[in-house]
Amino acid sequence: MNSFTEENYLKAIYHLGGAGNTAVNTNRIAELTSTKAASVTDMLKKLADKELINYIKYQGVTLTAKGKRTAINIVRKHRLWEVFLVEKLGFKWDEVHSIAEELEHINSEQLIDRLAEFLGNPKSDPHGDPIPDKDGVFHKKELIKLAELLIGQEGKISGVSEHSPAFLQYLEKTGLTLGKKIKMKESLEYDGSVSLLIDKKEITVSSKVAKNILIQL
Amino acid sequence: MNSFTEENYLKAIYHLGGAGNTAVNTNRIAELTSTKAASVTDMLKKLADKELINYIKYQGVTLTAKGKRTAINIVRKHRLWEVFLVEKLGFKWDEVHSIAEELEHINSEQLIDRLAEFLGNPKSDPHGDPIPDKDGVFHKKELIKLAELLIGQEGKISGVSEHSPAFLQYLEKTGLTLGKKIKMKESLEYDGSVSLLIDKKEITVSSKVAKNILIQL
DNA sequence: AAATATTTTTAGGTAAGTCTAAATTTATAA
DNA sequence: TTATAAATTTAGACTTACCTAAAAATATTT
Repeated sequence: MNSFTEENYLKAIYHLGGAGNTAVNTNRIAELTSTKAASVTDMLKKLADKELINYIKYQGVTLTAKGKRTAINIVRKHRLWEVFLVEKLGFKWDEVHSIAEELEHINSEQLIDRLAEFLGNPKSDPHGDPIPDKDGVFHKKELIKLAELLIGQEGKISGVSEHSPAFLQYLEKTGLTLGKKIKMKESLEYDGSVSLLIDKKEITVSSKVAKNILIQL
Repeated sequence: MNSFTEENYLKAIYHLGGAGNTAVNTNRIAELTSTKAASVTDMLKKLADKELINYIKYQGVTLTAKGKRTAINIVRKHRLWEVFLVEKLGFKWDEVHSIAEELEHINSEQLIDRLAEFLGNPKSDPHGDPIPDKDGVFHKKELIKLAELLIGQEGKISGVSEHSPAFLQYLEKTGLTLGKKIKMKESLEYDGSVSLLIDKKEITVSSKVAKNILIQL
């Protein structure tokens, strides 16, 4: 069994791309876990001893198969709880992250299996992030950035790549919520801002916003 | 904010009667928290510093108003989660305790308010234990032990005072579950065993069982 | 009421996870 | 390619929660 803290490090490494083959830095992990580099080094030794990460001094880390399995399971739990909070308890999508950060560490396989079942085995969370199945497999089609749509192309808002409450609240306010159909009208070369049709109205969003909205064609 | 561990001590003190005016022993707390007396003493000092308990060396402890509020809130969370696990996720009443022990420490007032709402503000958990409201008030009538029913008296099984899976599974198997109507037929003076009518059949249970089943008249 | 037993506390130590400051290694620039 | 900067690790220390063993206080017997 891994401690609460170990789980948070594994999750951080996973989110920083540690499941791939480029190594993750100590400093980035420290940032994401709100600790100091020295503390991260200590933990990396421990996780390496437990064979959850591949760690070479000064060279950063990647997750082992075992570490990846563990990390993905935490992600699965986090996202399922987010669905529960939004769908069943009526939270807004910008309110659930911190509660799910706690719930994700509850330890009961049976609990998560039944929760998933209860929620109808959702494939994505309230932000459109994919939910892996029990075996850690993601079943979700590729999404592309709104900013990359061609003029005239249509699609459905299906995810966001930024999760700050400020951004989510902005989307809420402007009606750019998950599931909405949109059509690209024009893209301003000058500042990268983008105009699109949504609910039969035309609205314009900045380049930054357009890069953080994910579309399914 | 109190740590996970502090919360467990407060809960233990509460369950040992620390909300009343007779002091709770160090050793009993050690038993209930699966620690040693010396560890308990350390923690009692800390809880006293935080004004959660009234602690006099060698004289045991009681909860302060603040400590009592905190403890009751943990009990509330535990029992609400048990209702969720049984009613929504389909767990059996003997399976939920340990999961709820984890869930009870999740920290979000909003979460609990919404969970209570979602569950229909239940007044008791799957074992018939009363669930206090937000303000720590218990709204539930007194229950009496099955063993104390008079011949001919009728009532409804509304709680249990033992929570071991073995006992709960026995009740399940013999059909002595919450909500069932029963009528006292006879009480054997010899060994305290008790015969009663349930679902039109007569069954006999031991004195020990009869003391751990709670009836609402 | 003295002797013994039990309970509780103190003293001193351990492990997990954190920190700061200093040392080391790697990366970047002159 | 040496000098400087940045990233990482080590060393040593702190806090929380736990432990064992010994000391002190309270309870129970005789």
